Amino acid sequence: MTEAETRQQIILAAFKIAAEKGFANLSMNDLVRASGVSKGGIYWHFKSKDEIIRAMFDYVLAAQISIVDATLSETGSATEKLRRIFRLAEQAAAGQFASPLDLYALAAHDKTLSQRLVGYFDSYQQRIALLVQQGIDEGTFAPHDPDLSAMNIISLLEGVFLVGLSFTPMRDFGAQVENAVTLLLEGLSKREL
Amino acid sequence: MTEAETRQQIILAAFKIAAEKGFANLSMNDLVRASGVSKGGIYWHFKSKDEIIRAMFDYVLAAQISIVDATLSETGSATEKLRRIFRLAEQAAAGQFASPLDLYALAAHDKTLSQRLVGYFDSYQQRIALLVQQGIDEGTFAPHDPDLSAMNIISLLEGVFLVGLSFTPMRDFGAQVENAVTLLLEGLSKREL
DNA sequence: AATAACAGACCGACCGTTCGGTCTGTCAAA
DNA sequence: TTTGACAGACCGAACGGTCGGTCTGTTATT
Repeated sequence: MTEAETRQQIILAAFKIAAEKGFANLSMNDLVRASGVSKGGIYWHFKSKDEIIRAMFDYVLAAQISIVDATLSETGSATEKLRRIFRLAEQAAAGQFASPLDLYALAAHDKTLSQRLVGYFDSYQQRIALLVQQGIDEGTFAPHDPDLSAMNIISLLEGVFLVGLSFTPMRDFGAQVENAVTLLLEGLSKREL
Repeated sequence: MTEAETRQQIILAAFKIAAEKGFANLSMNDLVRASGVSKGGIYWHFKSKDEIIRAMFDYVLAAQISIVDATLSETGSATEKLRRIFRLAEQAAAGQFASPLDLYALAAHDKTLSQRLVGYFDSYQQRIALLVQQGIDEGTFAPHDPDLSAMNIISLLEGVFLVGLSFTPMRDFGAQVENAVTLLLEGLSKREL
């Protein structure tokens, strides 16, 4: 086992526990059981529990940004790309990881984590703003401030998943996502005069 | 001090701690210090920490619903009411309480809490759906499914605060809220043909 | 005297962290 | 080819501290 492999093994086990019991209830003893690595081994690779949390944080944020980047670099209209981003996030929500909600809650009371989160939202906003600008250039979006609009898009996206994941009945989460993105596109669109 | 007063005193102190350190780090010993009530006293009024959390949960959700109810019962167009709800929530976010974010995160891994949350979102959705129906009846909103639209409105509202509270720079949170509600109203509005 | 409403010392369980020791593999000297 | 020195990776018992919760004692009211 190389250094990187063991680290990844520990991190992945940590995500598994966090998905079940929440980040707040992630204990080192549980992590020992779930990862198959001993206490000492874990502390050989990470100098504290906080460092593990930070590593998980970075892992999730980087993954999210790279998903967005991949979508943006594809060909297609701004409208199509926006729909794609919402649908991808939908898949991610159904995936193995705990909701980002837990991470945000953690960051709310931790300075170093919230700094990372700010950096994340910054680059997220920049990327979506470019997309909005593309839509404006294509003539499909009304010429609103791309930065403000980008924040609204991100807010809606995050909100849909926050509510969707909390509101368990969720007869049809997919339909809700589609409806949200359609509402969004209506709001962004240029009106025929 | 009556029973109800002491209970409230404990709950309010708990909110104060939660706002500073998060719900996950709310300890009974801290609560003793902050509330001015001893361990024995607290456990006289609440049979466990979980019961305190549950009481806080209900407190926040009931407060939110009553704010929405008050706004809905006022006179005015659906458009005006929607703007008002967003602005009220903005004030609440600047208030003394911790972000609901923490509560949602807690509920995500606690069955009894998530049940309460589902009930909350249910009545929230019903109320907003009525508002959407009002807008449709007034002829300002396009005739979309009021229930789905209501969920989208709630999602955007929650998302705006989630992102707004996490994304600390927040040059101008008020402007962001205004922009969000405007985008929303554009999306909901009936198109001129 | 009886009881409601506390106060605060105290409890065992569990927390994150440390630390002495072990195991495996590498590599140079014999 | 064997041997011995060494290093990195890992183990798990143990530690101090904190956790939620309990217990006995006290006070004020009835």
